This record gives sequence, structure tokens and C-alpha cells, in this order.
Amino acid sequence: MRHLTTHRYIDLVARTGSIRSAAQRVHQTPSAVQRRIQSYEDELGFPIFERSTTGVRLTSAGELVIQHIREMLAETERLKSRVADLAGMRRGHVNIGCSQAMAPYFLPDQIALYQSKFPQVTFNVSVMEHDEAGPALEACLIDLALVFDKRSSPNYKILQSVPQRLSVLMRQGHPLASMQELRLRQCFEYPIILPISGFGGRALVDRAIYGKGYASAPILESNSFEYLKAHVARTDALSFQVEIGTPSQETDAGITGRKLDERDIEGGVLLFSQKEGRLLPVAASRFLEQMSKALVDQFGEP
Amino acid sequence: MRHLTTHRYIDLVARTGSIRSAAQRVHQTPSAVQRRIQSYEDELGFPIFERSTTGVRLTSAGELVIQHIREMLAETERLKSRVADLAGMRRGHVNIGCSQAMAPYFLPDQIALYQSKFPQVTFNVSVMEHDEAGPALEACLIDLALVFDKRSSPNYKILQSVPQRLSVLMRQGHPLASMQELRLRQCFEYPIILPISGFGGRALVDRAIYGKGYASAPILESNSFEYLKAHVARTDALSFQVEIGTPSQETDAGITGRKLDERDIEGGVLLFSQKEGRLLPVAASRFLEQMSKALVDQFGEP
DNA sequence: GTTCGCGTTGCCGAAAACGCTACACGGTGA
DNA sequence: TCACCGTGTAGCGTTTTCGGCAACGCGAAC
Repeated sequence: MRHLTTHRYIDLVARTGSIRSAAQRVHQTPSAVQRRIQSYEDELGFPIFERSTTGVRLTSAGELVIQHIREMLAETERLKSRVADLAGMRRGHVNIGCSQAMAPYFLPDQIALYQSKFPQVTFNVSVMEHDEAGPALEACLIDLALVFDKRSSPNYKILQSVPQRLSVLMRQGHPLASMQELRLRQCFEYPIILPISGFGGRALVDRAIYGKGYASAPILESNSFEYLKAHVARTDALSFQVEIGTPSQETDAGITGRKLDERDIEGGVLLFSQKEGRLLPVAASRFLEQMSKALVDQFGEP
Repeated sequence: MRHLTTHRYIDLVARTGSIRSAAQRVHQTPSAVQRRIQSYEDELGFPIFERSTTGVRLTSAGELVIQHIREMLAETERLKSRVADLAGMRRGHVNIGCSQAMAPYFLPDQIALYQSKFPQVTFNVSVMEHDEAGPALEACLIDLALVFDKRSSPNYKILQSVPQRLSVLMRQGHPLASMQELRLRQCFEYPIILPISGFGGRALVDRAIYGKGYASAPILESNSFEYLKAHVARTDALSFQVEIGTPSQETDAGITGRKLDERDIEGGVLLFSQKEGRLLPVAASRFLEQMSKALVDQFGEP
């Protein structure tokens, strides 16, 4: 969209906080970007960036402008998607923000399935923390958010909520693998490794073991699930993960999962949300439908 | 807004149905406009106009595009208005579509009052028929519609509804001017002139006199209220007009108004509406507030 | 059959955008 | 304190884009 370049530049400058770096990202010189901004400001009658020697910052007018611009860009994407859909081409692009737990199995499965039907639809998956999802939706950076337990913001709308139990991750052939379900107490007979505080299902675990005498401290914490899984695969240590992020096959890469007894630990809620008042591109909307069905099949009625 | 030129051109071409005439309106050659459209179509990947030798027509993709463009243009206006408001400049522009009855007294009063407070705010007043108001709102041609009795379209939202009685227009010094209120029967002792069918309050009058033996046919019909008023001022003939369109002063230009008895004729409803789901520019929103207050003062609780 | 108005295209000059370079400014670290 | 770095900005020559002109092809209407 050639005639939206100025808007895209402004958006980028607002994001990066610097004209130079934004210019670099779009393979332009700073002066070019600067002049586009200036011309926009001239037409508006007010500066939208506050310049300093360290970079630029949005003025209060700029805050309004950037919000408008982002909505406009997102709306344009939606238009393109709808037009393509009209022509039966099923093109489009979907930006998804999700919790880490969706990354290893659920989302890849779903996206692969969707793209096998509509190969022209492209995706962007950003793994993000719960708190980032709201602002990202707000700024139209993502179309859909699939995160755990984030609620109570008026600015986005919950499309579906799915209860999620917690599972134990263990290596293939682990002594506990003979059980179908596990009690929490059993797990603490083995070393425990956990994601760091405020990450993944850590909060659920902390709540569950609070006051339990048998619970010992984790022997390892990490902010990398890749690491945790690799560690689990090589030792007898156990880790926890929400249901949807555990191997759907019996075993996978030397790892298997067993559900925890519901009496021991309360589950979380997986939320699908979008920005309040925004209409989704066709592709995003269709993809959402597919996921909803899959979730109902997999986890029962929402 | 230089970077929205292409959008404005497309909008104009869609309106006029011809590239040439649109080009003329913006003082450009057809080729310039044509090329902007073509470049837009190339980027979109689909034609938005169906060309023929008599002009152009929107394709179905074009319908989507034009809707998007109009919303975008309107949103941009709103942005400008909000930014100006932020800077305390109280600038802005308001497009109003209204029934004829608002034109002689109510709207001029209100706009003059508003502009005395905010001289930088500009207005455009389009008198239109009831049925035109809905599409005009839909296409973002007007921000506010002030019309009688138009309802039941899902695409626009009613902001306020004000009951309106019918008044009798007569010349200054007319025998009936001695009364405060009039019965319908009294009116028919004089010649009656009316707006043509489907115009102004004609429908109300027709409904009221239906089956009344004393009612005689109008001796004159016109689609010009200017004419009707001039005629009334010169003769003993009476005409009808909704309350809000009658002289607010005792007499005005040789004309005075008296309300009809409510038993004789059911009143209409004056509706203020905007497009569903659209946020109004600051100026429009402020102006609406002012009008609402004025209406409550003038006609009591809505 | 002629005429009229329409969209479209090629060509060329004008205008806008861009890249380069240089500059002024403020924070950072030696 | 001073050199250094990264920032936004202005001037100038170049490149790209855009607009006007004229001509063309096509249907509809007279």
C-alpha cells in the first residue's frame, strides 16, 4: 500500500522511538522519514513527536494520531482480507499473540491444518507474557490473543474461555509414567524444575503447593521452556505445564505428560480474545472458528 | 491531507460515477485520476471499478473498498477535530443533514450560538428528505441527521427523539391569530395550502383529515416552503408546519404560527441520529449537546 | 452514420521524494 | 574536561513519481 507509507513510517518511529532506527528498518535515510513526518505534522497543524537529542517521543496529540493510524492500518489489512475472500482467493494474514504453552503443539497443529486448506493465508506467531497481550491487542499489533488467565480489561473482548488442567512433564520411561493421573505428592518424590516466577503455569503451581509440607523448592528455574524440556528428557526431574502445552502424542522427543489430579491443583483458564469493537480480518475469523472447534473436541464444552 | 488524495479521488469517482467529472471537480485531468485508481487497484490486486463507455460502477470488491475509505476519511476528520480540541483550539467541521423544518429557525439559531462560542468550527447544512438521511449517514456524508419520523434502520443510532406538534401558519393579523390554540375544524374555514405529498408534515396532515367531513382539498400545493410562506403572508390561506419550523417570535416576516389542538392531530417525532458504531468528531458531539439542551428547554423532557 | 462522452495510453515536462553530506545538540565515558 | 557517539535537522543535486496533453478506441444516443 504505497499511499500508506507515511502512516507506516510514523507507526514505526513511534514504536522504535527514533527516526534513524525506523529509517534503517525500512531501508531509508533518516532525512526521508523525517520529512514525511514533518509534512504530516504540517498538515495536521501540530507536532506529533517531541524531539530530543536522544530520540523522539509522542506528544499527547501524537498519542491520538498513533492510535488512529494503527486502527487504520489494521482496518486496511482487514479490507484486503475481505476483498480476497470475496474473490474466493482465501488470502490474508493473521497476527497471533499467545502464551508459550500454545507454541509447541497446539498452534503449530492448528496453523498447519488451516494452511493445508488455505495455503495463501500467512501467519505471525508472537509468544508473549500475559500482560503484554492487552496492549498488543490495543495497538493492533496482534489480531488474536491466546493467553492464560488474563482478564478484566475493558479494552478487549473474550471470545472463548477453555478450562485447562495442569500436567506433569517427565522423561519417557519415567517411573511415574505408568500412572494415568498423578497426585501432587507423588511428584515431589522427584526433583522439580520450574519456569521462573510469573512465567507459564508457575503461578498455578505456587498456589497449589502453598502450605503443603511435602513440597520442596525447585532444584532449577529457567525462563526457557526449551531448556526445561531438555532437562526433563535427560533426568528424572519433573516439570509442570498446562495441558495444552504437553505432548499430544504419547511421547514426543523423549518427553511424556500425565495430568495432575484435579483435587490437588486448580486449573487455569485459556482465553481467546480480540480487541473490543474491532472486526477481524476474514482469515483470522475463520481460523478462530477452526480453533474453537478443535478445543471443544479436545477439552469438551467450553 | 496530501497522503489521502487517492482515497478522496476514489470516493469522489464512486459518487459521481465518472472519472472525468470527478477529475473536473478536483481540477485535475482524467488521466491523473485514472492512474491513481489503477495504482490502487494494482496494489489491492482487484479492480474496484467496472469500466464502461458511459462511466464507471463499483464492483463488489469496490463496495467494500468505498465503505472502508469513507470510514477512514471520516475517522481522519474526527482525529483532526480531537487534536485541535486537545490544543484548546476548538476547531472542527460538522456536516448536518436535516429536514426542511429545521432550516428556517432552529438550526440557524443553534449554529449561530455555537459559532459565537467557537468561531473556528465550520458547518455544512444539507436539507434532505427522510429517506436520504439513512444512506447519507451510512456513507459518512453527514455526521448528524435531524429528521422527522425516520426509524427502524439498524445502521444508525437514535441519539434523541423529541415529540413535535403541528402548527398552523397564517399571516400577521389573520382573524385566527387571536386564538392561542386552534382546532382543525376552524382552519378549514379558510383556504388551505400544503406541501406536496411526501414532503414536510404533509403526511401528518393527511392522516389527521382522513375521514373528516369538513376537510376540503388544498387550493395549492408546492414543493417549496419559501413559496408557501410567501403565499400565506399575502392571503388568508393557512398552511401547516411542524412546531420547530414555525416562527419562534410572535411574528416573523409577516407570518405567525399557532399550535393545533392535540386532540385533532397526532404529532410527529423529531429524531437526532448518527451512524451506528461511529464516534463523532468533538465539534459535532459538542454541538449535539448544545442542541439537546436547547430542545429540552424549548419542548420539555424528551 | 455521425456525434458525443467515456475510459485509456504514451510521451514529456514539472514536482515531489530521496540520498548524501554536513551541522548542532546533549548525553556518556575516558 | 574533552572526545565520542547517536540523535534530529537543513541544503543541494539526483532520481523517481506524478500530472497535463493529445490521441485513440469504444459504445450509446441522436
